[in-house]
Amino acid sequence: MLKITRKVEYALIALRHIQNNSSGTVASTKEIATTYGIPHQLLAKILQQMGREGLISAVKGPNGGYKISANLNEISLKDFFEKIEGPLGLMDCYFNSDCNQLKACNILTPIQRINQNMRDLFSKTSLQEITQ
Amino acid sequence: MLKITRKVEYALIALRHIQNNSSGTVASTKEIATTYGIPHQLLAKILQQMGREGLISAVKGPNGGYKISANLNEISLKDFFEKIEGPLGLMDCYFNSDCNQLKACNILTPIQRINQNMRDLFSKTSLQEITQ
DNA sequence: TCTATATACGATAATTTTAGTCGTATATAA
DNA sequence: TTATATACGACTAAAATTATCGTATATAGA
Repeated sequence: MLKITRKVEYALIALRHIQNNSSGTVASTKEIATTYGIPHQLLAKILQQMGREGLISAVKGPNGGYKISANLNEISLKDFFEKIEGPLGLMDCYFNSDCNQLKACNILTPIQRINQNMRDLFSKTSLQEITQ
Repeated sequence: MLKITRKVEYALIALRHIQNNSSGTVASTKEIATTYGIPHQLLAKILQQMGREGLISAVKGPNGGYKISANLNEISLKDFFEKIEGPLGLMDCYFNSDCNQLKACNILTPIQRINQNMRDLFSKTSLQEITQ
């Protein structure tokens, strides 16, 4: 409960690795996968997604790989989580209101408050604070 | 990702219902289950667990049910979550260090910091703030 | 004392989510 | 032309969550 997924974990590890790479060169999927023991194909898909989200950009072909293409200081952890995993909330009812199972939920209001606190926490933390 | 489980959700709903019950009487599993559309047997197990944890106490037999037996003001949401779902952390490596898959995790330190922030958030919120 | 109703609880099944793999296409440096 | 790298949809496997089953025990009330 209240865990980040491996997908996000791998994404963060990769971002940090790419950022710390010696300047001028790019970091390949293979290099990152073998360094941290991450399944290659899985990491590839995650890097591709981060590419589509504008966080990194790819160089194709031999000696190819990825480099950072966004200012990680301007992106909050909340935005990053939502780019990678979609809407962020303690309960689905935060963004999906078709909760007919619980006819008369008696904890909606207080949960929304806690939820907002959690979103605020991740909003005030930048990606850079993890990758620097 | 970063969701609470239904188990915790049901537990909170039940706690609030029991607390708001007219004084002198107890609230039964059946009453709570039908009110909120929660599977009866599942709720029963959750209430039993909360009983074992000392949060509520049971009255057996016809007209039986549960009443609050702890001071919910003195119990943090973090402690409650851990009573119901076990150790609370963004990643397993927070409390389980046999992470040999990621040989050289490069985000451990920053993740631990974020993790502590999240634990602090739930530590400074009391159960009473949700059930009152 | 008998019966209906309620909690107690381990075992198991179903479902959903997460994690990982496969196959194929495209780009490019050497 | 070949080896190596990204791109990506479809699929499979594994793990976690959610729910059910069966049986035992307690007790209020007829």
